[in-house]
Amino acid sequence: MTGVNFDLQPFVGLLTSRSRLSKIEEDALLALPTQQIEVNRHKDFVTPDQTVDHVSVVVDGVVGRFSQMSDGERQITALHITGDAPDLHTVVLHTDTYPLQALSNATILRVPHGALRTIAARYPAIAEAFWRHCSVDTAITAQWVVNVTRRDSRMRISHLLCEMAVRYEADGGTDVSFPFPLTQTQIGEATGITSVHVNRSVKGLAEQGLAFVADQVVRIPDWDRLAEYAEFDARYLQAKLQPGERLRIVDQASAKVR
Amino acid sequence: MTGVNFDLQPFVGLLTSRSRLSKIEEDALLALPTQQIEVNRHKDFVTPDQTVDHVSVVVDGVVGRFSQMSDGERQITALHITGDAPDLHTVVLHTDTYPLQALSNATILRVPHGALRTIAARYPAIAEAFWRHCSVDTAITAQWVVNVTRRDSRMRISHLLCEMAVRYEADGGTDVSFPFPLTQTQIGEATGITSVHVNRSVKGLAEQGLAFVADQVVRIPDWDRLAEYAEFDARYLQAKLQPGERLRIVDQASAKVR
DNA sequence: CGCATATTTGATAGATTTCAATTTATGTGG
DNA sequence: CCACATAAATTGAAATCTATCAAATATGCG
Repeated sequence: MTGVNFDLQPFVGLLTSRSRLSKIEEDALLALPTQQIEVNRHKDFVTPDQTVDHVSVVVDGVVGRFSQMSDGERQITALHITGDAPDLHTVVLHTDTYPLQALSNATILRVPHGALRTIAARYPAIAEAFWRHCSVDTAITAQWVVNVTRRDSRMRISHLLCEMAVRYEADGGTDVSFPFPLTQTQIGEATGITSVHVNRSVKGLAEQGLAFVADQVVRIPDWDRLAEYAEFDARYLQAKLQPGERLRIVDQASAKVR
Repeated sequence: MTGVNFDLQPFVGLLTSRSRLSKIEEDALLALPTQQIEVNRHKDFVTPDQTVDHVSVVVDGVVGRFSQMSDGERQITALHITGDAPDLHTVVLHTDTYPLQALSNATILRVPHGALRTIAARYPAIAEAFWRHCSVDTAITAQWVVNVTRRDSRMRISHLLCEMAVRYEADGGTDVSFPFPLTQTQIGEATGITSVHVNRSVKGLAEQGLAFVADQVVRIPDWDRLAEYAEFDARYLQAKLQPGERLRIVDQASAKVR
């Protein structure tokens, strides 16, 4: 990826997949000032307690947001891929920062809080789109709570794979495939199981022909079968919305006060 | 509580504890149309798949937001007390609804989506406050992921108790006490352990003198001791902010475009 | 080639679940 | 205010999943 210059298009694309924005608003987002950062695999590029003054937008690679225990154990609380803004919430909660780690080599665009606040104040529909983006984040996190409490190890991993497949827009049909650079230790950090047990569970999923996780890639022979096994229901991800389903509340209701 | 008429003051108070709102904006919030509902303990008052057209604001009692598994098992993904709006996110994600259950007898004020969208469109600082409220919700949910994966049963319960103590503004010092109407089965549904094991863990916490959970009330003899045991760090809850720490981004940055 | 990281395997220990019953509260109608 | 039905809390024993400990084998990279 060296030498390539990225813009915010992936981020804007993700926002507009769920929110209705005008051309002017899209252009304003694309004109935001950015600082491009290349991050090597396994590198922490945001550390806790440092008060950040910018948001990190992932434009290439995979990033993990995590919490750290006193004994050094890590729990990954979210995965982020191209287009995601793992800490967009810091625009309104500047003290609530989480460490971010690159799980593959990654490219990040840093966008200053100041510029984001300005654009959110000037274009209410953009503030709304940011709010919606954060709300989907909550829905995903709530599903993780369910995942790690109510499913055994194989189902946990399967559910995680289903989530990522949908977010990569790779779900459905046969021979689904998408990048998945997590080590088995990191899969354990995301699903709450030890790396030893991840190893056995991954092997078990392969034996069952449900999913193959290796070489930083996931292959799913039969999507429906894995989704059923994992009890996966994609609705919470708000993916594949039709244009008519994309909300824009800021002017839809501005007239009537009731 | 029969016969008592509630208003949205608890909700407004929670919003203004983290967001800076003008008197006009506060009054606009208090003038929102509401429908008061009394809900008996253990009753589901929002069920999944029903497209809701209103937000539920808790003004009395305790409410649980949960997900249901195919085998009927429930996972509680959040607890909500007076002032909380468990499904405020449905203002921007109308399809992302979760079942809500009263964990004690509770009083709910229903606020129509239409009115909330109107007020959010008219007062950007209110939209911002809503966004912030949802973002704190995410922070809490992310902590739950950590709680249920990285702590043993006693610590999980302890951490949950610490969270609720802070939200009740009852934390600190000795002999902390606050309402906690969950059955042991529901504590298990919140922390990912069986009711049998909750029973033993609760007893264990009592033996250690760390916390006493009984008769729908929690008593904590020594706050610092329990917080240390649970590895609890309250910062993520954004409680007890000084007035100067409460953000208002919508006009703070509206001038400079940079 | 050789160190560091990642994956794999085996054996054992432990925490938690499951299953089954019993006891103890709580609430309601007569 | 008691009797009954129901819900909640409690206890015991056995079964499981997962963690832990320890080591061997791959893999990647300078």
